[in-house]
Amino acid sequence: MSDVKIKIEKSVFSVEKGTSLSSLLPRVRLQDEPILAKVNGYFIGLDFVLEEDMDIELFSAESEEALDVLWHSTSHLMAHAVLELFPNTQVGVGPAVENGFYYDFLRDVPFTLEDLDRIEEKMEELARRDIPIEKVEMPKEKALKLFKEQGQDLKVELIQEKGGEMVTCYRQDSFIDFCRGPHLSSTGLIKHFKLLSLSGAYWKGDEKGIQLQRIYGTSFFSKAQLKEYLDLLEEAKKRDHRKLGPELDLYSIHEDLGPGLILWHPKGSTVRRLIEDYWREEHIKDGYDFVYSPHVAKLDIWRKSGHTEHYDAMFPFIQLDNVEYQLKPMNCPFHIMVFNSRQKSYRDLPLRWAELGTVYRFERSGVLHGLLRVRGFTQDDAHIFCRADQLEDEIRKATRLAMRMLKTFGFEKFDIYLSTRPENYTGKLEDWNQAEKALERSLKDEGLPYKVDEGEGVFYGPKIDIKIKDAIGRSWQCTTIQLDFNLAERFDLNYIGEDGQAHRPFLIHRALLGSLERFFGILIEHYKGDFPLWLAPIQVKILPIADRHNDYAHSLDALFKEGDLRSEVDMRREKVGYKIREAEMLKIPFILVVGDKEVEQKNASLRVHSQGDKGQINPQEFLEKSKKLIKNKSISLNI
RNA sequence: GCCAGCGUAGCUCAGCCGGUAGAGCAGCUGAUUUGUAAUCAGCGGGUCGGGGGUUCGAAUCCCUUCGCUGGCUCCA
Repeated sequence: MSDVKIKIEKSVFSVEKGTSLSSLLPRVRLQDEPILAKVNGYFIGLDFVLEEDMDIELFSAESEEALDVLWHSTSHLMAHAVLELFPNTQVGVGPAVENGFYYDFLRDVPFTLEDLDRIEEKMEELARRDIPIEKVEMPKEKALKLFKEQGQDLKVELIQEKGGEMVTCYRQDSFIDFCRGPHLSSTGLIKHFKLLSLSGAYWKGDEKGIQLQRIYGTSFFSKAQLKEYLDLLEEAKKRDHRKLGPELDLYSIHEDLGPGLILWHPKGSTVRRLIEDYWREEHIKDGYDFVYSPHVAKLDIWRKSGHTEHYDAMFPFIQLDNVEYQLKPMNCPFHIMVFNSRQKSYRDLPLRWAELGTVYRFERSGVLHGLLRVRGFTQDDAHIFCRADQLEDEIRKATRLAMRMLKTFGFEKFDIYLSTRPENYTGKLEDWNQAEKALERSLKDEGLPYKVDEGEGVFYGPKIDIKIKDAIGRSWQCTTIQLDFNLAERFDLNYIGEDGQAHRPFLIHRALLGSLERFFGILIEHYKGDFPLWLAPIQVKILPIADRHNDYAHSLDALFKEGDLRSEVDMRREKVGYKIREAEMLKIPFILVVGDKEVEQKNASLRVHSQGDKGQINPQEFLEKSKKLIKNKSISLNI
C-alpha cells in the first residue's frame, strides 16, 4: 500500500493510491462546494482516481471557467450527436458563448425543431455512455488527411488557416474535432443541458459566404442551475415589451403604417412626456441650451458630413424641384450649422446644445425589434463644443449626468466601456491621445469602474459607452459619449482664441438614454410594466362600490387632480372584485375603494398594486404621501 | 438583406389525410347596486396577412409578396 501526494490550494494531502478525489475532499477547506477539478489543463470529475502525485485545482458550479469548459464540451457532445444522426453533415465552429454554446452545421436538408428533440435524446445517450474525451496531437498533414477523409471540408479549411506544425484535436469515440480545448475528461460529466434555438449563420461571419445552420443550447452542472436559467428565459418572456406594451395600451406598431415605426398611445405618451420633462430639468441644471432642427435637409449636407459615403442606413432621398432632400439619420450636422452660423469666441465655450431629435434610419428588415430597433426614433441628443482645456471637465459632467439620470430611473448596475483608437482613424494623433486621456481621467475621477476596449473606438473618435443592467440582470446599451474629429474637420469648426487665431474646438456627441423608444422598451422590461409612481400613466383608480358613492369618489378624484395626481374613477356598475382585477391587470399603483364606511368616515380604503389591501387612509394624507413619492421619484410604493 | 419558423375575430388559440370557419376573453345591449383579482343573459364581429395557381371545391396543397419571431450580418 503506497500513498500519493496531492496538492490542492497550497496544501499537500497524502492519500492512499487508488482512492477517489471525492473521498479526499472532506479534508480540504473550501469556500464553495467543488464540482469539477483540473489537472494539467484537463478538467476531470470528482470521481477521478488518484494514482500519482499531482497538483489539482478545484472549481465550483458557479465558476466561470468551469462553465465555459462545460459549454464547450456540450457543444462537442451536440456535434457528436448530430453526426451520429445525420452522418453527411459538416461541422463548422462550436464555441461557448455568453449563456451557453452553439455549433454551426452545413447540411443539405435544414434542421427542424423536431430534430432538436432527437439530437437532445442522442446527446443524453452519449453522455450516459460516459465516453472519455481525449486530447490528440498530430502533425498538420495528418489532421488534414483525417478530416478530408471524413468529408469535413469546413474543418480542413480551418486547419489550413489556423493550424500550426502540430494541431490539437479532441476525440470522443468516433467524433473528433479540431479544437484548442480545454475540455472535460468525459461526456459523463455533462448531465443537465437543453437545446434552445435554431438559426442561420454565415460561415466565418461573411454575409456573402455560405449559410450554415446554428443550434444554440446551454448546460449546467446542476439541475437547479439549468432550471434557474430556463426560468430566467421564461421571466424575460413575461417582461417582453412587445407583449406588455400593446397589452397595457402604451404603444403599437402597424403593418399598414410601416415596420419599425412607433405609435405612442396616450398612456405611453404620458410616460414619455414625464421622461422628457425630467430630462429637460436635468439638462437645464447642467447648463445645456436646447435647439430644434428639421426632419429633412438637402442631401448635400450629408455629402459634406460624409454620411453618404460612410453611412448606409439612410432612407432613399426625395427629389424636389431638382434638389435632393434627405430624411435625417442624425442630428449632428444641424447642431454644427447652428454653431457655424455665427463666429464664436473662446469666451463662448463650452456650448452644450441638446435636442430630443427625431431621426430616421432604414434599418434592414431582419434587425427590427419592437421598440429596441426601429426606423424612426428620438435621440436624447446633444453636442458639446469646447476648448482643449475644458474637454476633461465636459466629459466628466456628461458622464455624471448620465449616471444621475440612469440611477433615477432605477438602474443600479452598470458596465462602462472606454473604446480607444482603431487602426483606421481620422484626425490628429495628438487629439486622439488627449481625448483618450480625458475620457479615462473623468471615469477614474468619478470612481467608475470600466473596461478598456482597445482599438474598438469608431473611426472619428474615442468614446465611453455605458450599459445598464436591468432587474433580471440583462444589459442594455444606453449612454454613449463620443468625440468627433471628423465632423469638426469637415465643417471646419472654429473659434477665435485669446491669441486672435482660429482654433478648432473639440466636438463631443452624446446621447444618455440613447433613444426614447429604446429606453421606454428597456423601462417596460425592467419594471415589468409596473412603473414607479412618478411614471405611472394612471397613478390612482377610485372604485365606488355602488352608484350612491359616485359623488364622493368624484370629490376625491377632484382633490387628487388638484394635487397633480393622475387619477380616474371607475363608475361602471360592476362588482368591486371585477374592477379591482382590471385595475391590477393594468398595473395601476394605487386603488382606492370607497363605499358606505368610507363616505361616512371621509376615508378611502387603499390597495397597493400587487401588495393587496392596506386598510383605511385619509384622502388628504394619501395625497400628501403620494406627492412625496412622486417628488422623490421613488421606485417603491411604500406609503 | 440572409437562414429557419410562423401569420385564423381586438387578444389567446382550435380547425385530422382539401368539402366555403369555432371557443374563451375582450366589445356591444340588457338585467344585477354589488366590499378587495372575473355576476348573469343575449348580440355583433373573420374576403383565414395580400396576390396568383392546382382543383368541381383551398384556411388546409404549390408559387409569390408583405409582416412577425429566433439568430446571422449590419448598427461609421
